[in-house]
Amino acid sequence: MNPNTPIPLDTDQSAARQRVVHKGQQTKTAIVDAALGLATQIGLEGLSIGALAEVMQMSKSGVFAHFGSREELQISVIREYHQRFEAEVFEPAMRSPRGLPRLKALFANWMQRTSAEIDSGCLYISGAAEFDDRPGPVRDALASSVKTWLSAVHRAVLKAKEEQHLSTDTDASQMSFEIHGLILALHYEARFLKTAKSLHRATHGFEQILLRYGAKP
Amino acid sequence: MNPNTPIPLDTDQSAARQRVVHKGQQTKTAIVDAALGLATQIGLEGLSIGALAEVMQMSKSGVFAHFGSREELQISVIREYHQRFEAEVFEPAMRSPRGLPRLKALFANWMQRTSAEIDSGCLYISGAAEFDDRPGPVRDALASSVKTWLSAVHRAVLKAKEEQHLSTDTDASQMSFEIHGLILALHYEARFLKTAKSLHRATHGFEQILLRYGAKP
DNA sequence: TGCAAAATAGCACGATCGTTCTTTTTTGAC
DNA sequence: GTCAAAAAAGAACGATCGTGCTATTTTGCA
Repeated sequence: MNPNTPIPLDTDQSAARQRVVHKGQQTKTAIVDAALGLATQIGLEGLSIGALAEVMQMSKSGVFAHFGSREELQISVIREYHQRFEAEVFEPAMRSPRGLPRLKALFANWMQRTSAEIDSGCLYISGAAEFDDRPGPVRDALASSVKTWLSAVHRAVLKAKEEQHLSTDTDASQMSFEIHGLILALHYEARFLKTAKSLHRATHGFEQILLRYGAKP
Repeated sequence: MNPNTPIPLDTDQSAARQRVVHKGQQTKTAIVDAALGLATQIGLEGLSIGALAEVMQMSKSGVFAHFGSREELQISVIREYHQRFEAEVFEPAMRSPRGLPRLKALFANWMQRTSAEIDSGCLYISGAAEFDDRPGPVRDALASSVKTWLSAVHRAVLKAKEEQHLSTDTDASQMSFEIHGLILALHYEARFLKTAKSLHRATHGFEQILLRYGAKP
């Protein structure tokens, strides 16, 4: 299934069987890295093996061999994006105390990343537009990643409510929806329309949402 | 420049010079219609002349001749979308009394269209994702259309404020931004993630925004 | 240092792309 | 009905696409 995490079939206990990083592995890592850079700019659909090979200064077939198909390449890119998103947005926020502080940290990190992506592009947003009508494993991988993240936000809202940091009649799904809207509007208006002050709009919108759901300032 | 609106070089005043609908014009209209259908599903970038010709049961060159370039075809599609959007969302709302009723009508029509586009796709959203990093006339046409619409929303908010239907310290740009976010979240979650109740989420979100900006229920 | 295995390159394939040319068909005013 | 103009078709172009197959090079353990 996943060539990145091979299941060790043998139970060889010899110490000689150390986890060797083969050349192929690090090449593949470098390729996925470059592919992610291309995909965030021109989209997952625009990502071509030829262009990727040129960036990598490799032959097309050399690149191709690492994935076996274009779809697998796209999925690898999505997995890599997911990992970075988690490391950059989710994990740091988990170090904030649960409840409102953690929710605020989640949004702050999310927005900070989205701001950075005003230049580079967000795979979760561009990918959604590209694959909303294209069933298949790529769409599935994308939707799965996004849902994982959105449900983390939803959980954070629930926790904040449990901790009495938000009013007890808070509709967590509704609140998550509205927060998501702010991020999407930020990305749309800042990246595509180049509207000024979008960052401030999103920040201020979030503060208003917190107030409306009973957070103390 | 624009083959659709040729500048009449002669000042022929004869009544015989009636506006004749040539065959070519109606064919072109039919092509743009079909192209719009394709573009909303697979995107403006995915729109190919070959696929379009097949749908139209025409030859590639027959289709191509009407536009002269793929870019011109894409721009024609954007113009057509813009026209329909105006006719379906903007114009009917203009028949509501200015102020809050008109703003409500704008949002209601906008949301209704977005709901319909959960199946067909929204060119303003998918197009933004495709062309946010691709300068050129297509991006320009797209951004121009979107800005026209968003500024109409902004104007409606201003009017509602002037009419005292909203609190006098309403930040119109902020409110427009938040409304835009609701529409984007609706499209994203309903179309891509297929999340239930998204329509209700957007509707409820709008009502909350109205309340927060001082509209009387 | 040898040698199997892994990694990469090279080449070719069928398909599709946008576009250009030339030829044929269709249209519509006289 | 004639005939020039408009519309559509046909064929070919160079490019690029993903992918398969076969060499060649590189790697890393013995």
